Amino acid sequence: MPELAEVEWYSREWDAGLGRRVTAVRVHEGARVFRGLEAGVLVAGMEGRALEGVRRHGKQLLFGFGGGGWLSVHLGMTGELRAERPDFEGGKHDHLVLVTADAALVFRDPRMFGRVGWDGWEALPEWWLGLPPEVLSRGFTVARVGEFLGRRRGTPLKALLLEQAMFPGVGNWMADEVVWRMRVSPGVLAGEVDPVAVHREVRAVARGAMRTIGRDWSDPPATWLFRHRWKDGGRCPRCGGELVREELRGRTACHCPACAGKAAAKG
DNA sequence: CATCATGTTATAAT
DNA sequence: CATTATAACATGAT
Repeated sequence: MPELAEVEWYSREWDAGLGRRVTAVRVHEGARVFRGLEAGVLVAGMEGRALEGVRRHGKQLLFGFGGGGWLSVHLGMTGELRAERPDFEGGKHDHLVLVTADAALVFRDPRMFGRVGWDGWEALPEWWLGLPPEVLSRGFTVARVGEFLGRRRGTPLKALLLEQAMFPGVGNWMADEVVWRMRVSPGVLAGEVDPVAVHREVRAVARGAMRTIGRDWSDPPATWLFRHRWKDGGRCPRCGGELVREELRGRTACHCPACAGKAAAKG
């Protein structure tokens, strides 16, 4: 599930442990999500230490611990963070559990496309500092978008929107939402679209998602494609036309051909 | 049983 | 070399 706002919402689950000392760390050692990272490193880094801070950047999460050290988490396709009771017995897919006095902080990921990492220094990890500007930050500019679209002018717009190096946090549903708001087809080439519109709609979708899903897991309004895109047979909330779901670059792309057809040829 | 899934990434192909 | 397409990853829901 998790895209920008879903990741934000999950990250808040672990707020239950903020300022609390981790009394025990339980790890499914060898699970794919750890990518070879040894359980001992995680235990040594977090046991007896306090969770001091929670940060999100795009779909990336970083948890800072007292004494220096950062737990990084990517939720992949099916990852979630939950807060359970302190006596919670981890289930089959609960690959990492941090126990505190008030809550057990759980990382769960059935499909295991997610990732857990550890950086054992006081300073923020280099890779974190090198992440591109968030789409809702001032550093995310029309100029950046325009340069990117120009360099990749022959690539379908939908595919570019999924690139985390330019649009951190955007995932499949958000990309469809942006394409739909622009009234174009997912396959339209990057060189054919207006960077101002891409910039504007990416930000609008991100902001709206953060205000609903990111805040309380509520759905965006029914006027959004979001509410209609998940199954065959959906109808466009703007024109009532039949939505089309088709595969593009290995992912499902849902769009409204009628709206795309009415779009201005290009600017 | 067959199909599909809100993400990344290694590898092959162009 | 740069870009793009494809397969793979592992499991659960429909």
